[in-house]
Amino acid sequence: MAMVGRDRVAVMVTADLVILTIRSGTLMVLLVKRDNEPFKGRFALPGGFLRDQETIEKAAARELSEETGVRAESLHLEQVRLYSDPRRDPRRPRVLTCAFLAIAPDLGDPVPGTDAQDALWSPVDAVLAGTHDLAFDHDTILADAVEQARAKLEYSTIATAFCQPQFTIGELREVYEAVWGVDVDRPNFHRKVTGSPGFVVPTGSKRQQPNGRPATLYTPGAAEVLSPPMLRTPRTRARPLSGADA
Amino acid sequence: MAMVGRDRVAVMVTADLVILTIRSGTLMVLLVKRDNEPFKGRFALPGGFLRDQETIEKAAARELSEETGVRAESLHLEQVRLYSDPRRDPRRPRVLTCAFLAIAPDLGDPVPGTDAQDALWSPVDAVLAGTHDLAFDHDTILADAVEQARAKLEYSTIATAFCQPQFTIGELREVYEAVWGVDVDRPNFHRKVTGSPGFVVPTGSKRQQPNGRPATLYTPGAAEVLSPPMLRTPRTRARPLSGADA
DNA sequence: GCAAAAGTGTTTTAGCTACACCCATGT
DNA sequence: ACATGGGTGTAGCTAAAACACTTTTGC
Repeated sequence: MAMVGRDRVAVMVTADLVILTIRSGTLMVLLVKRDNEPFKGRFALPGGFLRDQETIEKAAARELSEETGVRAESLHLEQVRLYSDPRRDPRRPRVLTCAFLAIAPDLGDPVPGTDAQDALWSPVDAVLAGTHDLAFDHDTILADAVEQARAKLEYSTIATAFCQPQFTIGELREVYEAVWGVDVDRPNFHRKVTGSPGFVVPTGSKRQQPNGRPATLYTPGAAEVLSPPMLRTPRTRARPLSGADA
Repeated sequence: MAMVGRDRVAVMVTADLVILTIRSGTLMVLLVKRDNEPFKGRFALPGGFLRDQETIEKAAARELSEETGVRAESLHLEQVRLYSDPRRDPRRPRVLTCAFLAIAPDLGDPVPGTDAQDALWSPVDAVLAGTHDLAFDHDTILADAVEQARAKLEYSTIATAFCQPQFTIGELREVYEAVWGVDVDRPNFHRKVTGSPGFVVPTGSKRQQPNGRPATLYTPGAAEVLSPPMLRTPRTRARPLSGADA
């Protein structure tokens, strides 16, 4: 069945999703508890099989809206890479997976899909530390996707994808702090963001926080690249590992 | 045959290679003339099918050494992304392809592989302008891979992968000029490269050019990231489209 | 008034641009 | 001598880092 002839092998392909969000200042990833073999009962990234007449992006978008209940068009979705180790999945024919990075604002508690016993947001730091021992090669995929997200904050404007439709500069700064795990200088960040054309556009209205001066509200701008980039290298003192205790 | 059951489809997977090099100051890509259907007689990127018990990286490395005659370990090879449009290949079962970017020093004239009528280095600018109308979605793949290479020169040290084992700073500068298609200020480039720890390491010997003072020879350094990055944005006057006349 | 978060001003420094200049070699 | 490419010096600018300071709200 798996051999089609000559030196070619027929395979199945899945799209697996690393859906990141920020809840109470901590970078979180959506995990599901598997309800089927293999790895039944273990935590894994949400995902599903490629269907006939469908691109892998379409498959990823379908899974994303199933898992989050939100139209995928409104969320940021991009490929990470293809994972093809023959030992990554015991099933035959072989199953390759194309990993996707999805970035979402806080969506509230998830509802388990059809092929999952459970679905929950977990702190990325804790999962990367190995607390769950994810199914398949999903620990590797998660690490790669998180690194891709961290890198993209530097030279792109996707940080706004973690925010609600309207957000304050302070909330955007908390995105960088949660994803990078560092403190960012508040005054310099404010100038950098408001001074980068097309990063954010003010709505004109303000929002009152529990404390302090009301903050100007912004929406995402048209620019996708951030040049010059936001630097994560400088002497920003690292913060304690967040989320392991949340 | 293509349907395995439920909502899953069995597919074939290929690895297609964008092998870039620089010959006489021009960025070139390796193309093969197809000897089989579909697209028989049309130019395409070299590639081949994924085999049993093999990762897609292994398949790409195998094709790369077949096409270039060089051990793939010595060349830079990285994924671009998975291409999965159901119309990209007329064959059934569906054929998805994982594109790879390979960067090589000037290797001389290629020898056609088993499933190609011909193999040749073509100027990237000319191919991107549509002179060949490549098979499948290979025009898109080429454009994506070239953009990935251009971006990587900014924040990584892979430019050395275009050079011979020993090279001069002038040769490395010609890499940037050929890939980006811009003039780079010679004195500033020299300082930037030699002042970036781990980018290049001097061998101690020098090489005499046809003209001028002998140049110090360097080998690639251990660093892979270049921080701060090399900027391609500044007021570098664009050079005329190269290669269309080569 | 005080706490807290938003937002502005200012000094210093890193790193890049632009371009003048010197060096070492072949013809 | 002079052409050619390698390599250094330097003035000026941009933008970031660091941190002091002012503004606007709730209590």
